[in-house]
Amino acid sequence: MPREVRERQMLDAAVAGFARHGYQAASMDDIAEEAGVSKPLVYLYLKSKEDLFTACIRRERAALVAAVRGGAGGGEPQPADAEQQLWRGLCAFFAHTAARPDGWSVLHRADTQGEPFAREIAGMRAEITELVTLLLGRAAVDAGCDEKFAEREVSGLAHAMVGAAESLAVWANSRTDAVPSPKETAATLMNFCWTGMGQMIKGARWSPHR
Amino acid sequence: MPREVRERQMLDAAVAGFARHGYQAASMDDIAEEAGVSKPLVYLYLKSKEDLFTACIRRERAALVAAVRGGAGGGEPQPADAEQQLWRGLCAFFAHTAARPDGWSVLHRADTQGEPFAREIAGMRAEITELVTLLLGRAAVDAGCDEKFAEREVSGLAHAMVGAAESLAVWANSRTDAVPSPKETAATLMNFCWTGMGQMIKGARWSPHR
Amino acid sequence: MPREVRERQMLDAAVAGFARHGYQAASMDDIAEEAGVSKPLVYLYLKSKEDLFTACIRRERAALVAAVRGGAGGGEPQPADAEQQLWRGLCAFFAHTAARPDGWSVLHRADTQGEPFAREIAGMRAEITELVTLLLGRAAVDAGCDEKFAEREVSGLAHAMVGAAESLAVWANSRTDAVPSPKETAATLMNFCWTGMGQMIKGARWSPHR
Amino acid sequence: MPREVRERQMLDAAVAGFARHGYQAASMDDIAEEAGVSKPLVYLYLKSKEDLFTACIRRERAALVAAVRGGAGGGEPQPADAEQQLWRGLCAFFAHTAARPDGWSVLHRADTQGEPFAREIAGMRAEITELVTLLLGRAAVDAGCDEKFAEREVSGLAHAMVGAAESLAVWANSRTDAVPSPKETAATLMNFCWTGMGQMIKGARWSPHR
DNA sequence: GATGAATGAGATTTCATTCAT
DNA sequence: CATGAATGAAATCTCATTCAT
Repeated sequence: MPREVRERQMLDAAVAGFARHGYQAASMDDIAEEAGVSKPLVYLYLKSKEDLFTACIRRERAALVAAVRGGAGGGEPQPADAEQQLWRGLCAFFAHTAARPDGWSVLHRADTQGEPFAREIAGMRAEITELVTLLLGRAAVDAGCDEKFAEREVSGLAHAMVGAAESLAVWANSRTDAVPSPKETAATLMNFCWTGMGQMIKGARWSPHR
Repeated sequence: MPREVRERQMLDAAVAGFARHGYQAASMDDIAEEAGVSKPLVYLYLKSKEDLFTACIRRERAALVAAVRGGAGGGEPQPADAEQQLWRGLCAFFAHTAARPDGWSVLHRADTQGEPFAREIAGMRAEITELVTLLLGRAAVDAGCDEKFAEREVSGLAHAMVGAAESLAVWANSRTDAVPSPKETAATLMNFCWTGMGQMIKGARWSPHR
Repeated sequence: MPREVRERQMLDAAVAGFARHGYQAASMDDIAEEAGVSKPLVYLYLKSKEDLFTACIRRERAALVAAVRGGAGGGEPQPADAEQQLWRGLCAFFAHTAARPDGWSVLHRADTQGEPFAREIAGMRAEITELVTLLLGRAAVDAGCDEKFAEREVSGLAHAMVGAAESLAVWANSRTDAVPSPKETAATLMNFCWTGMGQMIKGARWSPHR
Repeated sequence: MPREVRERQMLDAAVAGFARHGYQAASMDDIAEEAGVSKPLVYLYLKSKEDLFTACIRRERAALVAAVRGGAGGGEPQPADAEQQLWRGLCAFFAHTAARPDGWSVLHRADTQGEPFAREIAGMRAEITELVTLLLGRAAVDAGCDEKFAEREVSGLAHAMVGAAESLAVWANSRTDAVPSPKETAATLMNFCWTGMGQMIKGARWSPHR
């Protein structure tokens, strides 16, 4: 059996294990058994538990980012405006996290598992935030507004948006009854924030004093 | 030294340890040492690692919920409307999470540490969501709108809002440069979502087709 | 409260605890709690766990030996012959072990708990064996037989008898249905061995070759 | 080194350790060291201390029962009557307990080490008691006696006999001077009880009044 | 006389990791 | 290429025992 296939089997088993039990609680024994190979082989191919987890994160991160990028940038016909791109990106995000719950769980949990992994997740977030920032900029142009958001504001908004999306993904995945469709979830988020963003693009700011 | 004092010392040390390393990676040895006591005493007072972590969660949860409730409901003069209450609640939330970063980290991490702990966090989220839901309802009335949100929509919105707030709190805490003040962070979130909520209260809904 | 009373309470609690859980598994915490006193007091009065267990053994040993001696030697009218004495001694033995099951359990278990305790039990067995040997000697005389058992034979017989009695005591105590009365148990043992002894006194010996 | 060999080494070391110190006082560290392996290997093969002790009991129990059964049932020429079978069984019993003192010690001690183990010993005793009961029944027939013992009487007698044998085995093993041969010990027991049994088979019963 | 507070030492058990074949 | 066999290190937890008051 070629190495690539074996390696994918191991990663599949590892993703499943880490998703179910978390990084620390998942044992290399169980992962090797689930992959149908012996433990030394796992070590031969993937060096250590930390490297194995990192490989899982990288694979799932790449898959998720590709899905979101594909959703936002592709499609037929080519999306006309930034709003549509954001909408499609969100749909792709929720569709992907729903289709690969274990992968999403690994990414979600990796955030709280200490330094080497949190950095990887931070990188992923930066990728997505960059994409969102780009779209917001284009949306401002679309709205005939040449006044750009201050960097600082955009950063905060993007984090809020990504945070909200993450929360909704977990929440949607964990529902046992009436699981909402990815589009429904995406619409909830658009309802929640798009109008506010539109107002900000126009230069309006919320202020506590009235 | 009286029991209560010792117990607080232990909880302080445990919160610090769990915040830094997570539940599994934090060792009872280290916690005991940081608390300045011997391990058996920790076990005598707090029964087990699981119970110790639960005690940490409960204490920090209670403190956080009290802070938010106090922020939203109190103040002089009594806040006139729901918008102000939400604003003050958010300020209190970000102020608290900034003032007690370890406590917040424990709560944030507990969510991904398996069954007994996730339930506790779910309970906390439910408490806060309930409060937010109440405020949104009153905001709708304030806006002269007798049409209530559908239950399902509110649930999604509240989750998105809480998720966004959580993300922002982590993000604000993790910045090393130019840490935003709690009020700035709260303003970011209000900007992000309040206008959209206002539109929804008026019955408007975002839709992908234009 | 006078020291003697306190000390008896402790011994009572200890006997109960050791009987239920064995020497190692019984904890000083539990014993102190059951006795209704604090742990340091137990240590003040009884020095250590080993000493406490030894004290339990000594007390129960003394009570059991006194009961057997009293049964064999006393009564009204004074028993006429050794057979009657043996019979009464056995009755007293089984009555005592049935009346104080915890005490008997402590003695029975002490035999398998390592050096310092096994010696104490060996001492008790020696006391009882001596008594039995005496009675057998008198029985031989009663039977008009001046030929004495060889020392070696008596030692073996006495051990067999005591072993059989111990086994029967445990067995009788552990029955949940149809608990036999002490007299029934004693009669079983007399049936079992007295005739054989009688034959031996007369000089007969069993031999494998017919 | 193949698994089976290692496993036997471990059981040997465990039997020795448990025999010397008892179940609780024997430590897994010491057992592993005596077996010449590391602790994790012991756990890998034998799961837990409880399982290890149980495995020891089972092995020694099987060996002892096989020895007794073989002694009672085999031999050349085929033993003619029940008396000879009992005699040979006893010889085999005392020979086995003398040849494997540690194994016998483990079995003897297991009886007082709490529920899961006591049950195992009870099972062993039941096996042997059943065998003895069978032989007694056949002995009654051999003696031309069609009157059977009452169930209850037999049960008591068998317990007394097994108890006596156990005691004698311990006693014989613990002698430092003049260790009696298995046959001598067996003869002691036959002398002690066989005549009495013979009388009972004939219907005679001992009674306290005369 | 009596105890609340505290601990040193050691128990069982698990896990990531590596040879020898 | 692949694995059965093996372990160093460390985790959680318990217990007999002692001060300071």
